[in-house]
Amino acid sequence: MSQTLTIRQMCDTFGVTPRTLRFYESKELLFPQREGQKRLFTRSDQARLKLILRGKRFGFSLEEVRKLLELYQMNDGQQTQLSCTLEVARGHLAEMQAQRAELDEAIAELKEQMSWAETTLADMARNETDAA
Amino acid sequence: MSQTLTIRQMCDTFGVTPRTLRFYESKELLFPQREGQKRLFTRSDQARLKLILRGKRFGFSLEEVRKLLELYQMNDGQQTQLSCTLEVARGHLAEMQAQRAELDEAIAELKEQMSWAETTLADMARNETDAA
DNA sequence: ACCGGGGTTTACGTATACGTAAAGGTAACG
DNA sequence: CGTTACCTTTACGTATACGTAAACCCCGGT
Repeated sequence: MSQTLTIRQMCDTFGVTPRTLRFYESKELLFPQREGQKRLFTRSDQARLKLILRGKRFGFSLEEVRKLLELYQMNDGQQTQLSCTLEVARGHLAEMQAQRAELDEAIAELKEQMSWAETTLADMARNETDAA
Repeated sequence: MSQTLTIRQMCDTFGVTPRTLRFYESKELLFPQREGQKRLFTRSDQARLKLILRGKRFGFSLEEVRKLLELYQMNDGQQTQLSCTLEVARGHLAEMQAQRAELDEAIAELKEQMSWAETTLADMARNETDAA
């Protein structure tokens, strides 16, 4: 079935380089199967990559992301150290919620600065036309 | 006036190392004054450091943060390239809002995974007691 | 048989964001 | 005057997250 993607298809789909995918595999973030030499990225790999890229956008390190992936991995089998992993997840959840609150604050501040800048700009334009 | 802080006071206040502060100065993110050899970090430096650290938490690079700081800097004087800087700010605002939306989604997903994990854990505990 | 277009491994290179050690100035304390 | 405490500059080292080049295999087409 064509649920599995080649390395290039993965790259085109997710906007990453082959190097990145091989690097993630070496770091045990992805586990593509092999057809001979060639990597075949399963649905599971695709889902994981999505989470990896999202994690990165939030400033998580690959190592942190790897731990998060363990939680999602649980659905597909093992239940080892489930409660331990839950603890990690709780931490991440708290962190993300805090981050959200801070982000809201930052957005508000930035908006304020921008509106100041905009009115200032308008004032400058007004003075320009006054001078003319 | 003791509005200005020594390097160590800054470190204690913000939880960074002297190295970090000197590094930020070398990258033109901070502009401490000098009393002889020693750096004195003004109120302005303290405000900037706050923004730097927050930017970092959101995954912005120092170079990106530096551009954002230019906008805030505007309040204290120059109006050079104000509209250009506004464009940068607009970009950051959009990025942050998108990040917020994604963060909400991620939080929801993580919560779902966690509740699944919790019920699974409960089931396991039930089976344990059944066996006993 | 050859070649291009994919894929592979191995390995050195690079940017960012500092850590850390070396070597030294200065001011106060005993 | 020596030591301690704190600061300084200079400069090499390090972790992360890949980029990039070299050298190779393999498969389909002409």
